[in-house]
Amino acid sequence: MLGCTLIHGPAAGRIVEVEAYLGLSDRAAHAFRGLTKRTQILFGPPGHAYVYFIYGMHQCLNFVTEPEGSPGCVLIRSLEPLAGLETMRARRPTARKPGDLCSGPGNLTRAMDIGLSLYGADLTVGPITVHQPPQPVSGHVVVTPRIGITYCADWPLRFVLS
DNA sequence: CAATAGATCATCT
DNA sequence: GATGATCTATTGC
Repeated sequence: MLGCTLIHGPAAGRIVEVEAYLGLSDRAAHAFRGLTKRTQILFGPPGHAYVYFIYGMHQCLNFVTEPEGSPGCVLIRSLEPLAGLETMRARRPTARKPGDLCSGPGNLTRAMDIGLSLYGADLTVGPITVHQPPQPVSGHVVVTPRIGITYCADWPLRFVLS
């Protein structure tokens, strides 16, 4: 997962920070409350995008990771911009350096132009796609507690590529 | 530089 | 009607 390349149109980035949400056993996960209109995609087959709107102004991108019936997902928290830097800058006037373009769940969705219209998109087909790195990442993964949530915040489910 | 408040709406109770 | 997997600008040292 970490190190994978995310591509949407002219913009692309390397996934360097993610958080896992375990579904039914994880009180912090949206799927914890069961199947609803918003979480239904989480209960489907893996490899699909789960996009949700939060705080009235931000959207977050997740990948469904668990088999059908098991609502696990991974929140993409941060990317390292690889392509389409100009496009990203145009979308994010407040970012001062490249590292700021895609740092944070809400920021990367704006830089990559990912919105609710991509809810349920198949990541193997597009318009957003994910590609494995040439060689697996190793030795640079840091595990930390999760961020920004109310319950189970101290579960070590945040993974950062250094 | 650290801490805090405000923006703003889809979804759930 | 309340809440939230956030970001930014502003205020206070």
